[in-house]
Amino acid sequence: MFRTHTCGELRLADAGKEVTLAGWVQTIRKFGAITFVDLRDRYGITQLLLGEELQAQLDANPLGREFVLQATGKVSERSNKNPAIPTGDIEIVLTAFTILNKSAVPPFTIQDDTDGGDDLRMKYRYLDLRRGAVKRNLELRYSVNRAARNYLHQQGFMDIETPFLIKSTPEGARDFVVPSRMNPNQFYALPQSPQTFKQLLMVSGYDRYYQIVKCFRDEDLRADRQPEFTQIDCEMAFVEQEDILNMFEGMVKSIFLEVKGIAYTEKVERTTWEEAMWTYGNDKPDIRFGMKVCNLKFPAHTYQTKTSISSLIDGANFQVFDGAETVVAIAAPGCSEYTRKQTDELTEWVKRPQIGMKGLVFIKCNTDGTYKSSVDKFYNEEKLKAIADAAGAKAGDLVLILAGAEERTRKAISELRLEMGERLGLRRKDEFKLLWVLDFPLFEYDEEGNRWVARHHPFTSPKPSDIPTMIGNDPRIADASKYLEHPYAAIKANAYDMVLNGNEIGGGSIRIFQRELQEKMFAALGMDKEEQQHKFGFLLGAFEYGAPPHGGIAFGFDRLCAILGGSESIRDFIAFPKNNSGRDVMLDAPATIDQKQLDELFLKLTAKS
RNA sequence: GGAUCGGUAGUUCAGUUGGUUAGAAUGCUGCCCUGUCACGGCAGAGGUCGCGGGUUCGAGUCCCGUCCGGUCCGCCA
Repeated sequence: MFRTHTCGELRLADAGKEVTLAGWVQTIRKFGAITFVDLRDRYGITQLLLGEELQAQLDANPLGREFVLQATGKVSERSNKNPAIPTGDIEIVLTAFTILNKSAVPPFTIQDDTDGGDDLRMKYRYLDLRRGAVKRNLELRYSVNRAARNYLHQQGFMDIETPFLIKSTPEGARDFVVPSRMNPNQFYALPQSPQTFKQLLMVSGYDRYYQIVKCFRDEDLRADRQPEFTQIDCEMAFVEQEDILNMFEGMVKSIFLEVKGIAYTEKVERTTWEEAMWTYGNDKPDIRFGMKVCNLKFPAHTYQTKTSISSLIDGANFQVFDGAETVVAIAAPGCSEYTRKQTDELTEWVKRPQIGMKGLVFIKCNTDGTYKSSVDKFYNEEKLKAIADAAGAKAGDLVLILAGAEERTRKAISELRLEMGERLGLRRKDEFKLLWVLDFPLFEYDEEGNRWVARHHPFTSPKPSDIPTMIGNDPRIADASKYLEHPYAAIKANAYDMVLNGNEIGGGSIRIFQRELQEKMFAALGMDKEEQQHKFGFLLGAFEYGAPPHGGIAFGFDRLCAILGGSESIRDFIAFPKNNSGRDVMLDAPATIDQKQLDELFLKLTAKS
């Protein structure tokens, strides 16, 4: 037997027991005739005491960091206890040890706060995974996985695997493709999601399906985006939107309870896409804090239900506001005392290329009731007060105003709001706030192709009230500059996103389940009958054989884990992640393949231009 | 596809307007140490300053190119 116990389980109550442990040497501390060794395994660290009688063996077989050790001895109470670790009351007074394997000196320290940089850690990921910090992330991932499975199982969902080698249907993201040896010059694609399969399963009657499944997208990466990632993929038949929202906010609450011990009892807040854009400039707002956007000026056709308050800023002959499509403001609480240096720094911040604004207007709402702004030339104190009041500013607040083109300015005010929230400590890592965003537009206009693209995906159903608009209108856009006036621009989808602390963690929709509407959808996206048949004939065919009403949702599993773990990056929650360029630096993949392999696949390489 | 920051000891980093022999911490090696747990003390080894070219009397430092990595924009149905 290699070991009787793990390195994490022995306590004072075990004192006197003869035990054998096995693990890795974390540290060695030598004091003349006695030597302390911290032995580490997955479960913890236990201190070993090697006395004088083992000195000769130790001299003959010196230990080093990360050596694999088997150690036998007696559990003893320590004279100096270490309250920092669970096994800190005891140590093992060794009678024998065996070096099971030596180790080279690791290139970085195997500690929670390692000295290794990201690149090095990825290259030696098998060493990085020994660190407690990464191990706890993978443990959290596993507990999220279990919590989701437990909940879905209890709710009668069935885990059904779907194929990884499928057909390329480049509708949204680029597909990863796999050449077929047995079918020369033909390619499989790896799934971007099991979307069509889960819909077919609904047609087949498996009315509650789920899968925690790898998906693949050949797009550029970010800190929170990997080319292969995991989704909690779910689908239900005989449901409407309300059923799905309830079912899956239940799942997320269940995960909170099991993984974080948080009882999220209140109803998850809901907002529409339009309201989110209006109030936060963002379709995945962080609602842990307020600082809501004040829309001083906006394009009427975009927010037809809203009333203009541009009279507050109009007529002052201030070109920046007068010439702007959109003028938006937020009130940063308690920032009226910002110095010139601080406001200049904020201005530089919004002028960075990622934000791309030309400048930033301030109104300081002083605690003595006076108002001071960077636009005093154009607005008197009374007008400044009116603007500040509209922005919800109180005495002591700083109003920040951006002006420019609608899309860019709205995005910028959203970024600025998040940045100010961050700086003011309003985005607490231990606070979790969920939000459903509903009623997304069904279509988005693609300027390059001058055509409609599906905002979610082409299987998303329109709101029932919008179906006549969709059926009754020609999707073609006569004048590209006036695409917003096309009836399709106003069609809302039966789609929903779940947002957690400003991150989209899940999204789904009620699907189209009638062939006729699905064909109309494909046609709206510019697919003729032939192309529809070629790409999605199987689905259209299935819809002819009694497809039930259905809908579903998919959660970004890696991202959910990262947020629950309080991290921005999903890489530390994936055992073997890829780097920014999609490379596995440990394997050094992707890599070239032999000519023989190429020949078998009938592939011929050309030089990169 | 684009922007931007970085690449100096095993590792994490510093390195002044371009100027003598490129430093610190940590790790590593050796010696000392019987109660440490970030042990301590003493000594030591360790560098093609990513790579190529240029400017200069002289380049880690300036310029051009290139490779690698981080972040972001585009992209991500």
